[in-house]
Amino acid sequence: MTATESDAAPRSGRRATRHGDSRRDELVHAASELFADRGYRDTSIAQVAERVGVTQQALLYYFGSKAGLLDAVIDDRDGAAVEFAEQLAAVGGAEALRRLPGAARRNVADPYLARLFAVLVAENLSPESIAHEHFVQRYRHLREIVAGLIADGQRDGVFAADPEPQLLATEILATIDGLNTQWLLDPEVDLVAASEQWAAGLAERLAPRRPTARDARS
Amino acid sequence: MTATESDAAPRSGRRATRHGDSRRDELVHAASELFADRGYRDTSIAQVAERVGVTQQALLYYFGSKAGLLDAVIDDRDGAAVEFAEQLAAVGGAEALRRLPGAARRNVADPYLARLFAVLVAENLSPESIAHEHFVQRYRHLREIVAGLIADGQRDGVFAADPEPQLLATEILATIDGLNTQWLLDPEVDLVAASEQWAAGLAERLAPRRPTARDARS
DNA sequence: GTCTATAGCGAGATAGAC
DNA sequence: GTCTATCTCGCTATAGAC
Repeated sequence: MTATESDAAPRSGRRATRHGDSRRDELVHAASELFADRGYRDTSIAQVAERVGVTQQALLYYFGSKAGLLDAVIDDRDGAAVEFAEQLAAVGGAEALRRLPGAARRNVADPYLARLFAVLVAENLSPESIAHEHFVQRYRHLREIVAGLIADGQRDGVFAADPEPQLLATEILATIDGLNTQWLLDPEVDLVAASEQWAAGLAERLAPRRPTARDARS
Repeated sequence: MTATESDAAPRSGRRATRHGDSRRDELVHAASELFADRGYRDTSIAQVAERVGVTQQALLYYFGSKAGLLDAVIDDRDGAAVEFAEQLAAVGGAEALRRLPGAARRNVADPYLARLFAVLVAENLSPESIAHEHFVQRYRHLREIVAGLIADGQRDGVFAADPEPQLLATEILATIDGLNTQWLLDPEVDLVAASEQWAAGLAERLAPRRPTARDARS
């Protein structure tokens, strides 16, 4: 039993940190909050460690490097958006559109996740940046899900046929992100009201031009 | 002639730097490019100075501090968006909507300004950040201009009456910003096509419901 | 106006004790 | 696992010569 690869040290961000480790989780959580507030680059690992009540070196024991900490934060906190998009896609049709402002309402109730990803995306626009590839893939994935939702609706005749799904998916994600950004910058912006009006307009735009496949109601 | 306030030193970012000073302009320009690429916080004033071929201390002679340099960059480079919005407002009506994708085409031709402000806005979301107030005011101003354009069109009967102008203005700026962000992150995103489809949908949404004020054509 | 020199700080990371 | 100590580096800013 040489100490070359002790079983105690979780070297990288591999293991999913879903609450249980205590210390490591506390550090990921503290880092998420500080990154959301001041960005990755402007946060020191010492500040993160201090918030949990340990030293910087203890933090490095868990994550190896500052970049490792970022990986762990992204692993742990990202995915909410993808899950939400997948939920909508599962529901489908006009009901999915009706649920869009729900994301806004959740953001207002808990702004920190929205802030975290707004900040991290901007910090990783450049291809050399540390998490660039992650966010590129994340958006491609989200666009695929939303485009699929639209294409399905068009195939079923519950959505108008003319908008190109990929472009509309890009536009939908853009509007959500852009509204969040303005509201994060300036709390005077009424995120929920803007989201609701937007979603209503989108529903109108996607309404089939002629009664192609009306439900039993009318 | 004591040297207490020599006439040579432009202390702060007061004077509009519209090309003429040479050195100072070169520094502002170099800083803009580096800030766009890596953000304000990740750029050192030494890197900016090096690009122009002077030392960091020469740069500080002009701007006093790194924050002073940021002020100068914002003074010099911001305003393009406001000018564009004012142009659209001056044109008004459906023609203004038709010109919206022009911004996208200009961004694709010269991505650096879009990148600069995407990065700077994200770095200044937090109220404590150095240029936070500037960007809050900038967006409020832009929203006012766009909301005015919409309200004018509604008053004249060339736009549908139901969208609330302030909320729609927020949504329009959000979509523009969000599309830019996705495209900056991933060049595979077709910014121009997405903008054109979006603008077409917006025009449809704003078309008056009944032929209130049709032109002589039809 | 631009330089050299340097102060002074805070960062990330490593070594090794306990 | 967490600590103390320390290395090394890069940063902003100041002082003062030319």
